[in-house]
Amino acid sequence: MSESKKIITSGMRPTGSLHLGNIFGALHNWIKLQEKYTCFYFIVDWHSLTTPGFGDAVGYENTKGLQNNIKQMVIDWIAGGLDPKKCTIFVQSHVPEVAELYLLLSMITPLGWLERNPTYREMLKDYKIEYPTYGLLGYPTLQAADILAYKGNYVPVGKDQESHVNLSRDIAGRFNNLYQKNVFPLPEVLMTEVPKIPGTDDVNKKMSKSAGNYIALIHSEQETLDRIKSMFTDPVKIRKTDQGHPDGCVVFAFHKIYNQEAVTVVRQECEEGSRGCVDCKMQLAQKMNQALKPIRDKRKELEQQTDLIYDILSSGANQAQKVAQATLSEVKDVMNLTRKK
RNA sequence: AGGCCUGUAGCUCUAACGGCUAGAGCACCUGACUCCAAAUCAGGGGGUUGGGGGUUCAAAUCCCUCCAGGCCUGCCA
Repeated sequence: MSESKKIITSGMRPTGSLHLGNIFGALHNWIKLQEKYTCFYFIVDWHSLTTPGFGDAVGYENTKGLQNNIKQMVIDWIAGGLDPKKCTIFVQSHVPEVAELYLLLSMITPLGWLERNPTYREMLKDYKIEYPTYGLLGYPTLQAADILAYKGNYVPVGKDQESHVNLSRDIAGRFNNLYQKNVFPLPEVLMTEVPKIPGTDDVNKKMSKSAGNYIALIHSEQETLDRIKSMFTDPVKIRKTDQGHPDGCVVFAFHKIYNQEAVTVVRQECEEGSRGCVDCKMQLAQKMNQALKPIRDKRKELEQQTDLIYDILSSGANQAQKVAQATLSEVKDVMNLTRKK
């Protein structure tokens, strides 16, 4: 591990097989970053317990699908191009030092910071959480522990997570200040341009597992086709020959991603009424399935190699744990918590 | 630990005094219409009314008990 390399930390909630939103929103970025940085990528299983599960999703009251979700997600990370030789891949809870760091950080995290946290408030509103738990309020502190345990410099996250990283920086700064030691680097958001991936039902909505408007790597080509067929299109284009408005059309949004070379033609044909939505969808399905095929083939292969997957997670956890242990002992040192014997 | 409140379809709720096969909206699925999707129309699935016991000819409704959750008070830290 070279000293000069900056450290990246980032996590994903264990929601199972990746969908296109995850892939373009995060994974592609992660893959690029693993080349230049020391990267810690982990599955945040603890974070998935901060809320109740919605429907059959994982939450604190329903952890049934947790292990399978973790497995499917790691398979997709690797099938998609994360290389365990280039980055450290593991499960958050496999490094218990993070929990201890979380505890210590919680002692110095002002309650007001957490209560004021806009993401927390949105969470309560958007997910209609009537009875928030202690764990949910403390989410940013846990995230801070995730970053700081590995002394992360940069955190590649979306705009919605920006305030959390800012909180992590505040907590790190407060710790350094209180104990007059520069234990933690101050983590920064690494903003990157990511294409917005709409849901299959609405260009203005995000693709998400809970909304059910997604296409995942685990889906078959047929399933993908079915989901493309059900995509929302221009409501004023009733007949095949009507002039369409591609900018409000989900199918077109995906042509921009999977059919880049033909996108101007697609737009023109749609606008002038020489292209029907059915043809347009069929073409998209063909392009998308073609693009996803190598990853899907790889994921099928990996699914047969459970040992390999668990070995990757296990050696990832070992590597991460070493780093976290070193950080923690430093932390305990400055807080005078180190055992004499 | 005590007091009070809540529990009915995936979600929000209705079902007077105990009384017909526990209903509706949204969501979901199917069909019709559409190049498709959406919208619209038609149809459909879905419930041991939180569990158990009791009273009664008859319980979602009344009683007991347990479970889960919430609010308040107390106690401890």
